[in-house]
Amino acid sequence: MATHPDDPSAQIADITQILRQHDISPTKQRVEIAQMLLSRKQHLSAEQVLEEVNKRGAKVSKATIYNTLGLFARKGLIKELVVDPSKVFYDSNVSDHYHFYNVDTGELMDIEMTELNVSRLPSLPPGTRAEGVDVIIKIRNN
Amino acid sequence: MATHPDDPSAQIADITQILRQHDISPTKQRVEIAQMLLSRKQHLSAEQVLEEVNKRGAKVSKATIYNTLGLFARKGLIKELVVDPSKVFYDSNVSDHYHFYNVDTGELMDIEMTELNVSRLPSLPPGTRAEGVDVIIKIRNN
DNA sequence: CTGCTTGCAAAGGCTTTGCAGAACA
DNA sequence: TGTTCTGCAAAGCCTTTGCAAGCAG
Repeated sequence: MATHPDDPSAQIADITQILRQHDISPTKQRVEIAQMLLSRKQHLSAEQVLEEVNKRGAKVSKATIYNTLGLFARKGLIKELVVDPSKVFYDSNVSDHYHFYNVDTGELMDIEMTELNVSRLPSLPPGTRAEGVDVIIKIRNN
Repeated sequence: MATHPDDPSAQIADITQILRQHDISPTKQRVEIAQMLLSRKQHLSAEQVLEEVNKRGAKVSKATIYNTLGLFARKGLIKELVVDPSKVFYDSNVSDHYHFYNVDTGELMDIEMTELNVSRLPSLPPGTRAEGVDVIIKIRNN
Protein backbone atom coordinates (compact mmCIF):
# COMPACT_ATOMS: atom_id res chain seq x y z
CA MET A 1 0.00 0.00 0.00
CA ALA A 2 2.78 2.40 -0.79
CA THR A 3 1.08 5.67 -1.63
CA HIS A 4 3.71 7.48 -3.54
CA PRO A 5 2.28 10.64 -5.11
CA ASP A 6 3.19 9.48 -8.57
CA ASP A 7 1.87 6.02 -8.08
CA PRO A 8 -0.56 5.52 -10.95
CA SER A 9 -2.55 3.01 -8.97
CA ALA A 10 -3.15 5.63 -6.30
CA GLN A 11 -4.56 7.97 -8.94
CA ILE A 12 -6.80 5.29 -10.28
CA ALA A 13 -8.05 4.60 -6.78
CA ASP A 14 -8.94 8.27 -6.37
CA ILE A 15 -10.69 8.41 -9.69
CA THR A 16 -12.64 5.29 -8.86
CA GLN A 17 -13.65 6.93 -5.63
CA ILE A 18 -14.79 10.07 -7.39
CA LEU A 19 -16.81 8.12 -9.92
CA ARG A 20 -18.51 6.15 -7.18
CA GLN A 21 -19.33 9.35 -5.34
CA HIS A 22 -21.10 10.50 -8.47
CA ASP A 23 -23.02 7.29 -8.76
CA ILE A 24 -21.07 6.11 -11.76
CA SER A 25 -19.78 2.57 -11.80
CA PRO A 26 -16.09 2.78 -12.58
CA THR A 27 -15.41 0.74 -15.66
CA LYS A 28 -12.00 0.72 -17.26
CA GLN A 29 -12.98 3.15 -19.99
CA ARG A 30 -14.71 5.53 -17.64
CA VAL A 31 -11.73 5.62 -15.32
CA GLU A 32 -9.49 6.26 -18.29
CA ILE A 33 -11.63 9.11 -19.56
CA ALA A 34 -12.14 10.64 -16.13
CA GLN A 35 -8.46 10.43 -15.35
CA MET A 36 -7.57 12.33 -18.48
CA LEU A 37 -10.36 14.89 -18.10
CA LEU A 38 -9.89 15.61 -14.42
CA SER A 39 -6.12 15.85 -14.54
CA ARG A 40 -6.55 19.59 -15.04
CA LYS A 41 -9.10 22.25 -15.85
CA GLN A 42 -9.79 22.08 -19.54
CA HIS A 43 -12.37 22.39 -22.27
CA LEU A 44 -12.43 19.55 -24.75
CA SER A 45 -14.72 18.45 -27.53
CA ALA A 46 -15.80 14.82 -27.79
CA GLU A 47 -13.37 14.44 -30.65
CA GLN A 48 -10.52 15.81 -28.57
CA VAL A 49 -11.39 13.56 -25.66
CA LEU A 50 -11.24 10.61 -28.02
CA GLU A 51 -7.82 11.65 -29.27
CA GLU A 52 -6.41 12.38 -25.85
CA VAL A 53 -7.64 9.17 -24.31
CA ASN A 54 -6.35 7.05 -27.12
CA LYS A 55 -3.07 8.93 -27.12
CA ARG A 56 -2.58 7.58 -23.63
CA GLY A 57 -2.66 4.05 -24.96
CA ALA A 58 -6.23 3.27 -24.06
CA LYS A 59 -8.53 2.30 -26.87
CA VAL A 60 -11.99 3.65 -26.33
CA SER A 61 -14.55 3.76 -29.08
CA LYS A 62 -16.30 6.88 -30.25
CA ALA A 63 -19.66 5.59 -29.07
CA THR A 64 -18.34 5.06 -25.58
CA ILE A 65 -16.79 8.51 -25.52
CA TYR A 66 -20.15 10.08 -26.33
CA ASN A 67 -22.03 7.87 -23.90
CA THR A 68 -19.54 8.53 -21.15
CA LEU A 69 -19.35 12.29 -21.61
CA GLY A 70 -23.12 12.48 -21.56
CA LEU A 71 -23.21 10.36 -18.43
CA PHE A 72 -20.52 12.42 -16.68
CA ALA A 73 -22.35 15.63 -17.49
CA ARG A 74 -25.69 14.30 -16.24
CA LYS A 75 -24.04 13.18 -13.03
CA GLY A 76 -22.37 16.53 -12.51
CA LEU A 77 -18.81 15.31 -12.83
CA ILE A 78 -18.19 17.69 -15.72
CA LYS A 79 -20.11 20.49 -17.38
CA GLU A 80 -21.44 20.56 -20.90
CA LEU A 81 -20.76 23.82 -22.66
CA VAL A 82 -22.57 24.71 -25.85
CA VAL A 83 -20.95 27.60 -27.63
CA ASP A 84 -22.06 26.95 -31.15
CA PRO A 85 -24.14 24.44 -32.95
CA SER A 86 -21.84 21.45 -33.30
CA LYS A 87 -19.32 23.04 -30.96
CA VAL A 88 -19.96 21.30 -27.66
CA PHE A 89 -17.21 21.33 -25.10
CA TYR A 90 -16.87 19.38 -21.90
CA ASP A 91 -15.49 21.39 -19.03
CA SER A 92 -13.65 19.62 -16.24
CA ASN A 93 -13.99 22.70 -14.06
CA VAL A 94 -17.29 22.23 -12.28
CA SER A 95 -16.99 25.23 -9.98
CA ASP A 96 -19.21 28.19 -10.78
CA HIS A 97 -17.58 30.22 -13.48
CA TYR A 98 -18.23 31.83 -16.82
CA HIS A 99 -16.54 31.91 -20.20
CA PHE A 100 -14.98 33.96 -22.90
CA TYR A 101 -15.47 32.42 -26.30
CA ASN A 102 -13.33 33.70 -29.11
CA VAL A 103 -15.45 33.25 -32.20
CA ASP A 104 -12.45 33.75 -34.46
CA THR A 105 -10.19 31.15 -32.92
CA GLY A 106 -12.72 28.89 -31.22
CA GLU A 107 -10.78 29.34 -27.99
CA LEU A 108 -12.54 29.12 -24.65
CA MET A 109 -11.31 30.81 -21.49
CA ASP A 110 -12.56 30.70 -17.94
CA ILE A 111 -13.82 33.74 -16.11
CA GLU A 112 -13.81 33.20 -12.39
CA MET A 113 -16.86 34.23 -10.45
CA THR A 114 -14.89 36.83 -8.54
CA GLU A 115 -14.33 38.62 -11.83
CA LEU A 116 -17.91 38.84 -12.92
CA ASN A 117 -21.12 39.28 -11.08
CA VAL A 118 -24.61 38.31 -12.10
CA SER A 119 -27.04 40.02 -9.78
CA ARG A 120 -30.65 40.91 -9.39
CA LEU A 121 -31.67 37.52 -10.66
CA PRO A 122 -35.31 37.59 -11.68
CA SER A 123 -37.70 35.23 -10.00
CA LEU A 124 -38.08 31.97 -11.86
CA PRO A 125 -41.24 31.09 -13.71
CA PRO A 126 -43.63 29.28 -11.38
CA GLY A 127 -43.11 25.56 -11.03
CA THR A 128 -39.48 25.64 -12.06
CA ARG A 129 -36.12 25.53 -10.38
CA ALA A 130 -32.78 26.81 -11.58
CA GLU A 131 -30.47 24.29 -13.11
CA GLY A 132 -27.54 26.59 -13.79
CA VAL A 133 -26.51 29.91 -15.21
CA ASP A 134 -24.46 29.97 -18.37
CA VAL A 135 -22.67 33.16 -19.23
CA ILE A 136 -20.67 33.28 -22.42
CA ILE A 137 -18.99 36.48 -23.48
CA LYS A 138 -18.32 36.23 -27.17
CA ILE A 139 -15.20 38.04 -28.24
CA ARG A 140 -13.43 38.46 -31.54
CA ASN A 141 -9.98 39.51 -32.61
CA ASN A 142 -9.37 43.14 -33.46
CA MET B 1 -37.28 57.52 -40.14
CA ALA B 2 -37.75 53.85 -40.51
CA THR B 3 -39.81 51.65 -38.32
CA HIS B 4 -37.94 49.87 -35.59
CA PRO B 5 -37.72 46.14 -36.20
CA ASP B 6 -39.71 45.48 -33.04
CA ASP B 7 -42.63 47.56 -34.20
CA PRO B 8 -45.44 45.12 -34.93
CA SER B 9 -46.95 47.49 -37.46
CA ALA B 10 -44.02 47.05 -39.78
CA GLN B 11 -45.33 46.65 -43.31
CA ILE B 12 -43.71 45.56 -46.52
CA ALA B 13 -42.38 48.98 -47.38
CA ASP B 14 -40.89 49.27 -43.94
CA ILE B 15 -39.43 45.79 -44.12
CA THR B 16 -37.72 46.64 -47.38
CA GLN B 17 -36.36 49.73 -45.74
CA ILE B 18 -35.11 47.81 -42.74
CA LEU B 19 -33.41 45.23 -44.89
CA ARG B 20 -31.67 47.94 -46.89
CA GLN B 21 -30.54 49.62 -43.70
CA HIS B 22 -28.93 46.37 -42.73
CA ASP B 23 -27.22 46.06 -46.06
CA ILE B 24 -29.41 43.24 -47.23
CA SER B 25 -30.91 43.38 -50.68
CA PRO B 26 -34.62 42.80 -50.27
CA THR B 27 -35.60 39.82 -52.35
CA LYS B 28 -39.09 38.42 -52.19
CA GLN B 29 -38.10 35.55 -49.92
CA ARG B 30 -36.14 37.75 -47.56
CA VAL B 31 -38.98 40.21 -47.23
CA GLU B 32 -41.33 37.35 -46.54
CA ILE B 33 -39.09 35.86 -43.87
CA ALA B 34 -38.30 39.21 -42.27
CA GLN B 35 -41.94 40.20 -42.21
CA MET B 36 -42.88 37.05 -40.37
CA LEU B 37 -39.93 37.18 -37.98
CA LEU B 38 -40.17 40.84 -37.10
CA SER B 39 -43.92 40.90 -36.64
CA ARG B 40 -43.31 40.27 -32.96
CA LYS B 41 -40.66 39.24 -30.49
CA GLN B 42 -40.21 35.52 -30.81
CA HIS B 43 -37.75 32.66 -30.76
CA LEU B 44 -38.00 30.28 -33.67
CA SER B 45 -35.92 27.43 -34.99
CA ALA B 46 -35.06 27.24 -38.67
CA GLU B 47 -37.65 24.52 -39.01
CA GLN B 48 -40.30 26.70 -37.41
CA VAL B 49 -39.40 29.63 -39.60
CA LEU B 50 -39.84 27.39 -42.61
CA GLU B 51 -43.26 26.29 -41.42
CA GLU B 52 -44.44 29.75 -40.50
CA VAL B 53 -43.31 31.33 -43.73
CA ASN B 54 -44.86 28.66 -45.86
CA LYS B 55 -48.03 28.76 -43.79
CA ARG B 56 -48.40 32.31 -45.01
CA GLY B 57 -48.59 31.08 -48.56
CA ALA B 58 -45.03 31.83 -49.53
CA LYS B 59 -42.93 28.95 -50.74
CA VAL B 60 -39.37 29.27 -49.57
CA SER B 61 -36.96 26.38 -49.69
CA LYS B 62 -35.12 25.01 -46.71
CA ALA B 63 -31.78 26.07 -48.15
CA THR B 64 -32.95 29.65 -48.49
CA ILE B 65 -34.28 29.66 -44.95
CA TYR B 66 -30.89 28.64 -43.62
CA ASN B 67 -29.02 31.05 -45.84
CA THR B 68 -31.32 33.89 -44.95
CA LEU B 69 -31.33 33.31 -41.21
CA GLY B 70 -27.56 33.17 -41.23
CA LEU B 71 -27.42 36.36 -43.27
CA PHE B 72 -29.87 38.17 -41.01
CA ALA B 73 -27.93 37.16 -37.93
CA ARG B 74 -24.61 38.26 -39.41
CA LYS B 75 -26.14 41.60 -40.34
CA GLY B 76 -27.58 42.10 -36.89
CA LEU B 77 -31.21 42.00 -37.89
CA ILE B 78 -31.86 39.07 -35.58
CA LYS B 79 -29.89 37.19 -32.95
CA GLU B 80 -28.77 33.62 -33.08
CA LEU B 81 -29.34 31.77 -29.85
CA VAL B 82 -27.66 28.47 -29.17
CA VAL B 83 -29.19 26.66 -26.25
CA ASP B 84 -28.32 23.11 -27.07
CA PRO B 85 -26.51 21.26 -29.76
CA SER B 86 -28.97 21.19 -32.62
CA LYS B 87 -31.26 23.61 -30.80
CA VAL B 88 -30.54 26.91 -32.47
CA PHE B 89 -33.13 29.63 -32.20
CA TYR B 90 -33.41 32.91 -34.00
CA ASP B 91 -34.52 35.77 -31.83
CA SER B 92 -36.31 38.71 -33.39
CA ASN B 93 -35.66 40.76 -30.27
CA VAL B 94 -32.30 42.38 -30.86
CA SER B 95 -32.28 44.55 -27.76
CA ASP B 96 -29.97 43.52 -24.95
CA HIS B 97 -31.63 40.84 -22.93
CA TYR B 98 -31.08 37.42 -21.47
CA HIS B 99 -32.96 34.13 -21.40
CA PHE B 100 -34.54 31.43 -19.37
CA TYR B 101 -34.33 28.09 -21.07
CA ASN B 102 -36.56 25.34 -19.77
CA VAL B 103 -34.64 22.16 -20.46
CA ASP B 104 -37.73 20.05 -19.87
CA THR B 105 -40.03 21.81 -22.27
CA GLY B 106 -37.55 23.46 -24.61
CA GLU B 107 -39.27 26.76 -23.93
CA LEU B 108 -37.33 30.01 -24.12
CA MET B 109 -38.30 33.18 -22.24
CA ASP B 110 -36.86 36.64 -22.29
CA ILE B 111 -35.32 38.28 -19.27
CA GLU B 112 -35.15 42.01 -19.67
CA MET B 113 -31.95 43.73 -18.75
CA THR B 114 -33.67 45.63 -15.97
CA GLU B 115 -34.31 42.32 -14.27
CA LEU B 116 -30.79 41.03 -14.31
CA ASN B 117 -27.47 42.67 -13.98
CA VAL B 118 -24.10 41.49 -15.20
CA SER B 119 -21.46 43.60 -13.56
CA ARG B 120 -17.78 43.76 -12.85
CA LEU B 121 -17.03 42.57 -16.34
CA PRO B 122 -13.46 41.36 -16.51
CA SER B 123 -11.10 43.00 -18.95
CA LEU B 124 -11.01 41.25 -22.27
CA PRO B 125 -8.01 39.25 -23.39
CA PRO B 126 -5.59 41.53 -25.25
CA GLY B 127 -6.29 42.05 -28.91
CA THR B 128 -9.96 41.24 -28.66
CA ARG B 129 -13.23 43.09 -28.51
CA ALA B 130 -16.55 42.02 -27.10
CA GLU B 131 -19.08 40.71 -29.56
CA GLY B 132 -21.90 40.10 -27.12
CA VAL B 133 -22.83 38.62 -23.79
CA ASP B 134 -25.05 35.57 -23.74
CA VAL B 135 -26.72 34.70 -20.47
CA ILE B 136 -28.88 31.63 -20.34
CA ILE B 137 -30.44 30.53 -17.11
CA LYS B 138 -31.34 26.90 -17.45
CA ILE B 139 -34.42 25.93 -15.52
CA ARG B 140 -36.34 22.72 -15.11
CA ASN B 141 -39.77 21.77 -13.93
CA ASN B 142 -40.26 20.82 -10.31
C1' DC C 1 -26.42 42.05 -69.31
C1' DT C 2 -23.89 40.44 -65.04
C1' DG C 3 -23.95 39.10 -60.67
C1' DC C 4 -26.54 37.73 -56.83
C1' DT C 5 -30.32 34.42 -55.23
C1' DT C 6 -33.02 30.48 -55.14
C1' DG C 7 -34.17 25.65 -54.94
C1' DC C 8 -33.31 20.96 -55.37
C1' DA C 9 -30.90 17.16 -54.10
C1' DA C 10 -26.75 15.40 -52.55
C1' DA C 11 -23.16 15.62 -49.36
C1' DG C 12 -21.32 16.54 -44.74
C1' DG C 13 -20.38 16.61 -39.79
C1' DC C 14 -21.60 15.26 -35.46
C1' DT C 15 -24.23 12.33 -32.43
C1' DT C 16 -27.23 8.46 -31.35
C1' DT C 17 -28.76 3.80 -31.79
C1' DG C 18 -29.19 -1.42 -32.49
C1' DC C 19 -27.25 -5.24 -31.38
C1' DA C 20 -23.82 -8.90 -30.33
C1' DG C 21 -20.08 -9.91 -27.52
C1' DA C 22 -17.39 -8.71 -23.19
C1' DA C 23 -17.08 -7.31 -18.50
C1' DC C 24 -18.67 -7.07 -14.01
C1' DA C 25 -21.17 -8.10 -9.62
C1' DT D 1 -26.07 -15.92 -14.16
C1' DG D 2 -28.16 -11.52 -14.85
C1' DT D 3 -27.20 -6.97 -15.69
C1' DT D 4 -24.55 -3.40 -17.40
C1' DC D 5 -21.15 -1.73 -20.66
C1' DT D 6 -18.54 -1.57 -24.93
C1' DG D 7 -17.64 -1.24 -29.79
C1' DC D 8 -18.79 -1.46 -34.46
C1' DA D 9 -21.36 0.02 -38.06
C1' DA D 10 -25.51 1.89 -39.55
C1' DA D 11 -28.85 5.27 -39.10
C1' DG D 12 -30.39 10.02 -37.98
C1' DC D 13 -30.61 14.86 -37.64
C1' DC D 14 -29.60 19.28 -38.81
C1' DT D 15 -27.04 22.18 -41.80
C1' DT D 16 -24.23 23.27 -45.79
C1' DT D 17 -22.97 22.92 -50.56
C1' DG D 18 -22.87 22.34 -55.83
C1' DC D 19 -24.95 23.68 -59.55
C1' DA D 20 -28.44 25.11 -62.93
C1' DA D 21 -32.24 28.15 -63.52
C1' DG D 22 -34.32 32.63 -62.14
C1' DC D 23 -34.33 37.37 -60.70
C1' DA D 24 -32.61 42.11 -59.42
C1' DG D 25 -30.32 46.18 -60.62
